[in-house]
Amino acid sequence: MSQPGESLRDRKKRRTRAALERATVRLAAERGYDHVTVEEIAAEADVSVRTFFNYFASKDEALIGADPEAGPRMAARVLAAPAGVTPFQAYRDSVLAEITDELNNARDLWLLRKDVLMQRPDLLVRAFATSAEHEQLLASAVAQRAGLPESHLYPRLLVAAGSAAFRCAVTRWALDDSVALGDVVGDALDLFGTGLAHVPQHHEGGTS
Amino acid sequence: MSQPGESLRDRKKRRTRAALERATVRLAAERGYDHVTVEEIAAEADVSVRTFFNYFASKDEALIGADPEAGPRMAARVLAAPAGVTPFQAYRDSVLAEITDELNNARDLWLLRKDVLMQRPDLLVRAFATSAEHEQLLASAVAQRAGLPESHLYPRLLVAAGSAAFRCAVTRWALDDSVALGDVVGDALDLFGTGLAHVPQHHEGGTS
DNA sequence: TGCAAAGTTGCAGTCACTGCAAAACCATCC
DNA sequence: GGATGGTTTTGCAGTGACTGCAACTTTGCA
Repeated sequence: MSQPGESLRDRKKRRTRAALERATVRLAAERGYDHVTVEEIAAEADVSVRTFFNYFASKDEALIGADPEAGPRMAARVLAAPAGVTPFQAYRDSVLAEITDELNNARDLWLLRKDVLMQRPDLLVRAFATSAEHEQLLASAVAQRAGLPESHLYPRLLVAAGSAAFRCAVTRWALDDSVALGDVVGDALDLFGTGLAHVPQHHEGGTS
Repeated sequence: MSQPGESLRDRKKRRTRAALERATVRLAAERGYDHVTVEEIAAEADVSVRTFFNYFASKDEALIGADPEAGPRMAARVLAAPAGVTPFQAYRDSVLAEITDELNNARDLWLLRKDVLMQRPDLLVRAFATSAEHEQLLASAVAQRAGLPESHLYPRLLVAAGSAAFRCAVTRWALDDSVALGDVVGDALDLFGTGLAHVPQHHEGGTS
């Protein structure tokens, strides 16, 4: 988990960031998102309030704790995909890779977040708003890959579909987590891939 | 514009609401969203700050000014569509109907909003977060229409696609408003309908 | 005209978030 | 080991969004 060329300083930063994220999620799950103040979160993470805001631009952001590198990383993956792969496939793969990583590193946090998001589904949407610039970045990568101008609808739409897929998958998963979150996201992206024009078959006990 | 059975009270309410919305958009477009305080908006609309918050739950909400009836209205339209129509078609039609109405009533406001949203694209996302419960309502309607259980992914995904389509269409339209916003939303929904798996043809000067 | 319901307002308070400047801290080089 | 310089942490003071409450005003209706 600790990188090779990482200085003490870097390690400390990573640890406080993680502590703040963890404190936010834990407290919010425990007593409800808006019955927790930033002051309490900071205290729990043993750090000043001002420091909290050095790490996260808002309380919302700390709850989701999205890795700031995730956007660029996905964009890079989209561009690095082998030549024969369609833009859709490349994007789909990079989303799923990111999510699998995330769940492997912090499955326990997501289980807590689930409780919070069930009470306040709007928080997930708002958290995504924060990363509006990252959407732009990703859309550019898709556009480049697809050979379309930046102004074209398709890249933006594909990226937005990714967000939507994730969002819907989480709420679906929150209702019944007998399926892996990653699989639900995959299903959702597939639906977007093949089109929503007709209603998918519904098997008892199945997901799509 | 004024309803038949509308009392003086109701008319006044509609007028203050409209005034607040208008003031918010006008001032935000003029000098930037976060250089405008709620106090100034209230003053512009000739009303107290407290009253502002009786009408809108947040400054964000006032900027978009989504009609609180819109969600229920669309849900009703989805359920009322003729029997032969697919859920997708029914939903698509109800979204487009709503948007056409909105643009007919307040095209000028949308032109101003465009300027604000170009500076701060996150605001549109956040505004949609407010209407998370309405999404739920719409999703139920779609589920019912499609004969799927509430827990199924499809209805949620279709509704989320609607939001995404609108969001992307606005940003696309903000770049170049030589096409009607309604048409762009239509194009976006069609892309979702037929599927994103393959890249659409790109005609010079065309949209999709 | 008078009463009840609905809408408006001011006020006091909480809390998220920001800029700034001092203090504590870590890395580096002598 | 100690001086030096860049980074991070912190306190503090301030702004502004938002809420609950208790008067007060306006509208609907008998």
